Amino acid sequence: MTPPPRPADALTLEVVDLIATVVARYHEEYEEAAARHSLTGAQARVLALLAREPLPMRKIALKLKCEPSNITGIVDRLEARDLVERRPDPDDRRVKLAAATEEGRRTAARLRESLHFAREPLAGLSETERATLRDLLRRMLGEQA
Amino acid sequence: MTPPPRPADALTLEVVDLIATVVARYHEEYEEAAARHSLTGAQARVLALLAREPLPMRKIALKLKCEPSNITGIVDRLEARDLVERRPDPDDRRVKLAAATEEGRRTAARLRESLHFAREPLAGLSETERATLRDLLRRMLGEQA
DNA sequence: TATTGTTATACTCTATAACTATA
DNA sequence: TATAGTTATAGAGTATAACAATA
Repeated sequence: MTPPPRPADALTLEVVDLIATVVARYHEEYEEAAARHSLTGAQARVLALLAREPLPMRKIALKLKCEPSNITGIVDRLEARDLVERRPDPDDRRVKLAAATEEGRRTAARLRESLHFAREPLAGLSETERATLRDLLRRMLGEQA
Repeated sequence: MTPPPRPADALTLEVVDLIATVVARYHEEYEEAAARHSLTGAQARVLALLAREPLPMRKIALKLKCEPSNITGIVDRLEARDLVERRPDPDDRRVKLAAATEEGRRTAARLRESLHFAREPLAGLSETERATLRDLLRRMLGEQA
């Protein structure tokens, strides 16, 4: 199950460290952006998801990798602010589809636009460099899929 | 304060998306690794910090970017498991230095080793490619510092 | 007076288990 | 009987405000 430990060279460790920094910065900015809209990180993630398409409660839990029971409360709070609504699923009466309201979609859009991280610093790289970065990240991620 | 919105090209958005994926994967794995040692993410981060050097409670809060009052509970729980201890600061009797115990340092080391993310997938890149990735990430991060 | 750590409080997120209404 | 969503519960993280000890 666990891959065998492998001695990492200095270069690899440096890249791992840089990635850890990117992760920390990204998270900070995401939480701050959510807070500017009086949303928690979890609420912002659910809203961003529902702004794309309505989803059954259970699927939201799968995407967020948490227990379905947690989604109830998060959607409750978004619904109380009219950012999200629950609809019946015509095909299965057990299912409730959570969907972003018009206002919810507007909030999600503003939130997305306020996420400058990675976009601003990326502007300092040339197009060729951005393409190189894209290819390297793709290969990094692709091998795990 | 807020930088002016800038229309992002498709390439930039793709890179931003890849970075978001990296962030999600990294976080997942970090939480899982912490859970394998019966630690929460926050506890693991504090322990990793203290495994390097003892720190005043207040400095831990600064590094984690949270309120100092929260650190009390996190260190309490680490201390209850003998992974961390509180020591007086000889120079300022108001200050308490939190320090990892021998067992705490061992746990932190095992935790660090179990973080395969970014290390394993990086193995698929050549040394030249890893160096290129390092330089691009450095430039991305450096411009914000 | 200001600072350090703590306590008290309230809210949110999280997992677990039990419940309901459907299928 | 299995599944979707919910409720109840308990533990943990978080911010805010107020406090004691020390500077």
